[in-house]
Amino acid sequence: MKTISRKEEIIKVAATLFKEKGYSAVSMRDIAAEMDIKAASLYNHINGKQEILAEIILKVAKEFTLGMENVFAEEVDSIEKIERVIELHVDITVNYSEALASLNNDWMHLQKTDLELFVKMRDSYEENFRSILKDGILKGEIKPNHPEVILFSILSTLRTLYLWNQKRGKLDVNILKKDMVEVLIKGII
Amino acid sequence: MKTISRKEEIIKVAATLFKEKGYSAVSMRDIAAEMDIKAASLYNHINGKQEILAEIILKVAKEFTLGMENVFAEEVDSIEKIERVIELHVDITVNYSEALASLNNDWMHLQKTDLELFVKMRDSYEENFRSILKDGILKGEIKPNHPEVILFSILSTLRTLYLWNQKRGKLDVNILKKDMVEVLIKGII
DNA sequence: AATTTTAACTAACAAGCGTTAGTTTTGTAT
DNA sequence: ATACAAAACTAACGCTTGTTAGTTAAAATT
Repeated sequence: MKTISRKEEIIKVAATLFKEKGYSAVSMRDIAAEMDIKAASLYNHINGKQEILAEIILKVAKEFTLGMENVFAEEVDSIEKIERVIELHVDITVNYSEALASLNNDWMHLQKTDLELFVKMRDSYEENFRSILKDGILKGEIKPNHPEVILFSILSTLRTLYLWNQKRGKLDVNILKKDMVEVLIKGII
Repeated sequence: MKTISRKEEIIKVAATLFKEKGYSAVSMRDIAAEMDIKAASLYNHINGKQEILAEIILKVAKEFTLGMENVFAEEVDSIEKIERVIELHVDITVNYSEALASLNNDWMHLQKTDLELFVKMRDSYEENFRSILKDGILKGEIKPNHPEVILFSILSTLRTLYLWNQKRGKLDVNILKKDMVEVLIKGII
């Protein structure tokens, strides 16, 4: 039975507010009000607003980076790897749906050190993905379009999944994975 | 020979800053500094910060909504309509690349009246797109996946195009259109 | 040359910001 | 009951925010 600490509670509330209005438009007083306490009381649990943002973003960023490294190392063909990446995104989206808004839209407000770490992880993630695609094209498993166009197309869809998953009533995860694989890989024709 | 008014200049500078840091993180003093004037001087040309945001977003939103209505009315099959939609997005992205960041990320900071107008236009746009897809499935031109999944997948990619178009050195517009059509409609296999 | 318009300026406002210091309440363990 | 720690509180700080008022310099029009 995992009890959620006060700090984790603050981060969760903050993530929800950040998702609605963005990091810069949410004040410490907003977060406190949502928890029915005063802004100053937040500082018993966290060191500042920046720390909240960093915790939200870096936790999920690490999941993506590590998950991609695992997929990359698997000994399956490129199409199957792409399927695993899609599944990775669906899983993370379901489990951290609030955090993904900050990761997508507010990463540039991280302070220097955290920002550098984030960019490094993001680049590593994209480079692994690019590698999978290039390899697939080389082996004839993927049609020889510009890998950059394919990368961008798939990644855009996966990154925006969090926006869409709330709109549709909780669709079954496995069906969602299957549909995404179908549409992204085989096209719509 | 179209000369750009001072007001248009402010809006253009603001759009660039909004793209980098988001509406809420950009101050009137930031915008003024970028133009080498004082913040108070901005008010000789515009009524306030909100007005700048509304001008940036609504102008592009209207282009999308009208463009989609035109495509919808064309007498071609569904696949060709989707191709036209993709071309519409590429064209608007090339012409208004700064504004698209605000449209995607800061629309919720519009004031009530403008917000309602925006949401109405966005809903109309999506409903037309959905119609095209459902019609295509009905006529057997599109594989019978959930139309909502297809809609979301294509739209995510098109909406994020502005982020990617700057990263890649100015790729030829027609090649970009062709690649997008290929990948989004026919898939990668 | 005189007048009007445009667009900049300085100075200031009230409100809100993140954060700190010091204090009081609350709950737990002795 | 007493002592201690956790977590709330009030009050305030220096700074930034969007915006207004009043003024001045330059440019355009008469």
